Amino acid sequence: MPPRRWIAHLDMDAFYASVELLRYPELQGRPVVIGGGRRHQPVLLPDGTRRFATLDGYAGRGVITTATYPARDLGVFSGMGLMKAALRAPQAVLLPVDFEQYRDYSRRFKAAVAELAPVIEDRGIDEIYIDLTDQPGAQEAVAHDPHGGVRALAIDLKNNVRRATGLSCSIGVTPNKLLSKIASEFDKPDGLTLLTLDDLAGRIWPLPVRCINGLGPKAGAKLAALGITSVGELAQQPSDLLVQQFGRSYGAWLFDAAHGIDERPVVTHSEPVSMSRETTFERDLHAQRDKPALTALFTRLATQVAEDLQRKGYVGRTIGIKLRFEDFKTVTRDMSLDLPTSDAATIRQAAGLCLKRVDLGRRIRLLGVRVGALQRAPGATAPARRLHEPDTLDTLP
DNA sequence: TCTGGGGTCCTAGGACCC
DNA sequence: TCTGGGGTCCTAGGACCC
Repeated sequence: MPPRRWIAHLDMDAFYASVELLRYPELQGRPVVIGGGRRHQPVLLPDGTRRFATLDGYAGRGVITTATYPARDLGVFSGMGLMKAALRAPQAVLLPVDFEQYRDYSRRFKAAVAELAPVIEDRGIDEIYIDLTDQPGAQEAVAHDPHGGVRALAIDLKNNVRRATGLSCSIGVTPNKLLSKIASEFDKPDGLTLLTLDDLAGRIWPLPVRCINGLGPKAGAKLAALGITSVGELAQQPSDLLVQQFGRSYGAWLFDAAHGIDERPVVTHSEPVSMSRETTFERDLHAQRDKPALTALFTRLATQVAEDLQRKGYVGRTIGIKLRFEDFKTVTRDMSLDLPTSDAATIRQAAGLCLKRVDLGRRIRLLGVRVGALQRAPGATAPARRLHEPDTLDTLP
């Protein structure tokens, strides 16, 4: 019995770093991390070679967004602070983030997939789900391989992505999104893993619970405290116990996930719900002493969100702010307007009212402005692309 | 030597309305 | 003095993801 659906999860391998290696092929095989600000651009020397910054002695608040595989071998990973990474891998090359370029490669790899299989769900800059169920040949068996048809399709996708971008990706193909997301990690980089529900006990149950997309650090720690560390152990728990521990909704979802059950469709179109801009300061700012700087930053953030809304053709009715204090505590305030807007001055004024509702005793490390409850702006042209591409500023594994 | 920026979804209490 | 139930909107916080 072939599975009812064939869903692929395609994940670009070390995406930002791999794009940079296309530009700087001499870094091939070396530990490289992407992150931080503009300050560490490579310098072209008179003899034509380039001089790269290394992590050694890095000072600042940045984090690693992507690390090459040789860098990961040195114990540095996405999300790690650059100063901590510098202690572990001082010799690693440090490159600044170049979103323009990553977005360009993102469009290219998605177009390459769409040429062959059009039912695509965008999951950010470097990964997608693809519904292969109705692709010609997907259900066909090939000699000695009952799933040879869908395997051949996945190989075609990988080849087309490489032809269009020069980059490798990893694909998992299974009956649903949950399992495909896990399977795409199995054989990285340049991997291809095909699983059916028959593989659940053998391939999925031995894995740690944290491999389940949607089961984060909090739920993972709570399960660990209950003595549950593997997906198999999670699958042994009665549904009642999980519901009692995690609530009706999340508990039932945990139970299904552990049993490989996931009926979510591949969603080919979505509308944005909110847009925001935020910034972490180089040093923590004081509400009174640094008032001029804070005011100017606040206005800039409001203006940037307004420009983002206008460029993409949206207006929003809920204006909000976000502050993070020196102790990393985060607060938000928002308010709803009578009419949706994308006007910078209106957003700035409403955000200012929100700010008045916050106790500004502690020093501030982050400030953000958000517009939610979005609608398409009246008279805005239809979106150019079928896929809504979120302006994801980063990708963590 | 702490921890970026941009998102989505869920929960929960209170207001307000029928 | 006491006693409803349901629905929606608003706001704040938090978990989680890329």
